[in-house]
Amino acid sequence: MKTETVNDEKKTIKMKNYLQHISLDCVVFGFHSNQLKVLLLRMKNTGTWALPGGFVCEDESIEVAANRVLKERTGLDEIFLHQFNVFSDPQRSKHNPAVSDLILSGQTYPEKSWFDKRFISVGFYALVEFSQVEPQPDAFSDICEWINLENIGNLMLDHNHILQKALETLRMQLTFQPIGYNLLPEKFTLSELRKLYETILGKELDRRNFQRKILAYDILTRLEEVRLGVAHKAPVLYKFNLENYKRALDEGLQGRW
Amino acid sequence: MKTETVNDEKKTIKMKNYLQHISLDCVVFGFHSNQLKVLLLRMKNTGTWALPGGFVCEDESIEVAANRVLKERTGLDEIFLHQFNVFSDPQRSKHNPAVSDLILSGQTYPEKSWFDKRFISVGFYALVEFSQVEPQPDAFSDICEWINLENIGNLMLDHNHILQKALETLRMQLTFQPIGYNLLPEKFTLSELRKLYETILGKELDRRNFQRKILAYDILTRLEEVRLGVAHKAPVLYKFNLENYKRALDEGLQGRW
DNA sequence: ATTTCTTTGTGTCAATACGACACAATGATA
DNA sequence: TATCATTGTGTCGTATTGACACAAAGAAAT
Repeated sequence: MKTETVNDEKKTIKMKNYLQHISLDCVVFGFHSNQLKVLLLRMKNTGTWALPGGFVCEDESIEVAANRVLKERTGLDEIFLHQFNVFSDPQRSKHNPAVSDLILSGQTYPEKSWFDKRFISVGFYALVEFSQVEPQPDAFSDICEWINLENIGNLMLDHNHILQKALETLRMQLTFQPIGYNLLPEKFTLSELRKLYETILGKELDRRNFQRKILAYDILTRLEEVRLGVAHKAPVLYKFNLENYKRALDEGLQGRW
Repeated sequence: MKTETVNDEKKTIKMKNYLQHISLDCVVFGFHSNQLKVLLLRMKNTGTWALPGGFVCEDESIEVAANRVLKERTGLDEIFLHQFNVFSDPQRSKHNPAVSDLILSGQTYPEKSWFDKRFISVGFYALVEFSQVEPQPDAFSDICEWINLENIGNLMLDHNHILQKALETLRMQLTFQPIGYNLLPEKFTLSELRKLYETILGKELDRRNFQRKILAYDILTRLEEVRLGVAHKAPVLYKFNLENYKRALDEGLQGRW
């Protein structure tokens, strides 16, 4: 197992097993109480919040490395995970304190120089079911938790920029691919799905038109079951029709020439 | 100037100025005689065809590096250039002969070991105006030329895979962004634009419906000029309305929720 | 010079999709 | 038992789309 414990005496060797100059950062989106949340880490020494990230082992593809990182931070395997951009501004480590200062400040580890290298980072975004995640800090952070999108302040390095790009990508994806399977529990109401769309897009949608359009995609299965215990009329529950959902992922939803 | 001449005695030093493990590959699309073409290099020692590519200097972003590479191969600056995917399969250099064998075979350069490293490659696709390109081979190739998409055979390493992904991205981009400004000459007919779309999408489009739809986007300016000298009725020439074109690039064309 | 031919420019029409909005049904709450 | 907010369903006018018709025009054939 590849832990990154700072006090691990074998770490120097392990650092050498990572590819130099290359890192990855993950924007993990979750949805809970009608709010879009992002999984963040608070760095031990500076208190700065940061995106979960990591490095690439010599025998890993970058996708495998991202899955490993997310498994460590969320406990989840087989996450919906897409690379969306490479961040390679030579100054990206220099707008803010260098990584080595942030994560190793006041300490003199042999790998300080390793962290001082310039890193080109591959950005991934992940969609996960909020309730299934068990946030785990890494060796350099003391807290790992969900932060509401609107409450996110200054992040480490260029992580605000990375987050912004991830959101743009997610919004674009929304216009030609179905979304929700990885963000909602198995059973959900159309209002919950609509609020997910509204939250990602940052604007309100007409309830009735949304219903008509999303049903027309034929990616939902209506259940013989309603959600009880909520105020007012009990809404019907739906689940995704996986077969059609995946077909829609492949074929796209609209805008064909 | 950063040449890569094999016989350049300063090259060993220059190689050290590149970031290790990181490369980039460009899929350069051009359009001529109603055919989509890709700029390819023929490697000197093996005769294998390959995508133009290069490495990243210590002070460059990957975008700047890609622009530099394309400037060297095409003579063009300010090219439409988008990164679309990172290729990082640890085996990507091993399905085919290693890079060092391909480009340095039979020779013993000190940098052979450098090429034997594992590379993670960032894929870019570029759209350029065919007639403005002056293809230039690099230090490791003897030919640089346009190859019709349908005539492209086995490429070096995983370059076929990279090309395939670039095409998919291009096709997807077509559904929500205008295209053509970087691929057609300044003045063009609607038929030429339509054939560009048909070529990229690999299917025929209804001439009249295409015309109606593309004109509705309001990204074209009709000129008081026709193309003479072609068979049959002289078609009206159009050019792109840059202001509206760029707005459409930003806002997207359709499929909004 | 005249006719032919093929492509272009414009338009029609029905089917479908979309945005804005109305109203009855229903389950929790008062 | 009445109230109330939310849900399920539907309407209507407009815009968009796909399939197709036809006349105009310039090159090519005669």
